[in-house]
Amino acid sequence: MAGLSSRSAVAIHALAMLANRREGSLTSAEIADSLESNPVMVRRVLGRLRDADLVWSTEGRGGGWSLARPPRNITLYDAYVAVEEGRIFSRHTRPPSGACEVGRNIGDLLDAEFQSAERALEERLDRTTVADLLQRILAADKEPADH
Amino acid sequence: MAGLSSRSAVAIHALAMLANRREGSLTSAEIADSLESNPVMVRRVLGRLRDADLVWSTEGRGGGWSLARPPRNITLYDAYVAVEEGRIFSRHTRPPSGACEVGRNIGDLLDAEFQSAERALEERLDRTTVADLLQRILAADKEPADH
DNA sequence: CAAAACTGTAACTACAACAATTACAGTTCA
DNA sequence: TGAACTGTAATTGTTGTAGTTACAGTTTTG
Repeated sequence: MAGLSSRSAVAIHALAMLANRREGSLTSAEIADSLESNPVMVRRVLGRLRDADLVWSTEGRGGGWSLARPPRNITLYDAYVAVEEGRIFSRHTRPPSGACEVGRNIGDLLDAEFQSAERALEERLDRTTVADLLQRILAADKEPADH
Repeated sequence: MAGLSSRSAVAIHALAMLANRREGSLTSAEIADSLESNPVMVRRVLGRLRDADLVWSTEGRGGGWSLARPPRNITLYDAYVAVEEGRIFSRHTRPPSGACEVGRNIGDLLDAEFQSAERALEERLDRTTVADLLQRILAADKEPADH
């Protein structure tokens, strides 16, 4: 448990590509190419984004993936919460001893602290939209390579 | 990678117990009892806290663990950074394709977003001291059980 | 209609981090 | 000397993830 999965990175990368594509769609193979990864992994992550109504997919020949909302209305938090599950901090693996003054009461209080910290992280993620990110990506692409 | 280890919870629990003990010391066995865990795991976590100068230990008979600073000067962030390693978010497992406008540039920008979110979490953790937490633990212990 | 190009998933392997435990060497004190 | 500690190596079982192959189902195109 050294951290979260790389699904957030995959999801945000894919959302940025879809936003850059404007009206069209992209296949899982095209997205996997950019990620230097595998179409199946991409479909698994994008399947979660679809469950969260961030993208939609069409099957069959000519099918692929598109944004379900304008990139201005999709935040990094939306992607994060769609693909990562549950909490960042692990709580006590077993309930502490009721015989100890600290053990009896720390559970709920520590949980509140951890939740509060996790919420701070989420609020920061929620302040950046996919449109913001794409704009910066395209700006960086126009700069000289050695800068 | 469903999240961080439970070492933060163990560390903070132990720090609260040591703060509650005021001047004395506690053995890893006593702390493990409260955690319903194992003395070896406790010594491993507290070893990291010692490396970060949050606690110190004495060997031999009558030995044990004590705070190295007043609990007012130890924050949950101090514990977190001492026992958890590295980053919360996993980045791209392989560098994205340089052939893609997005792939060429998303690495650094996404890293900055993730770092910023992680910093928000850390700043929230840094606002609670071990003394704060212990005070609330002791207050909760005085309340009626069904409340 | 048949082939091609997609998505949607199941199944499998490999790997790394973690929790948990046993074992034991070294240290200190009574 | 023996009891009570810390410090740490070694081991085991579990879990989540990354990565891959395989293939069934869907849709468009020639």
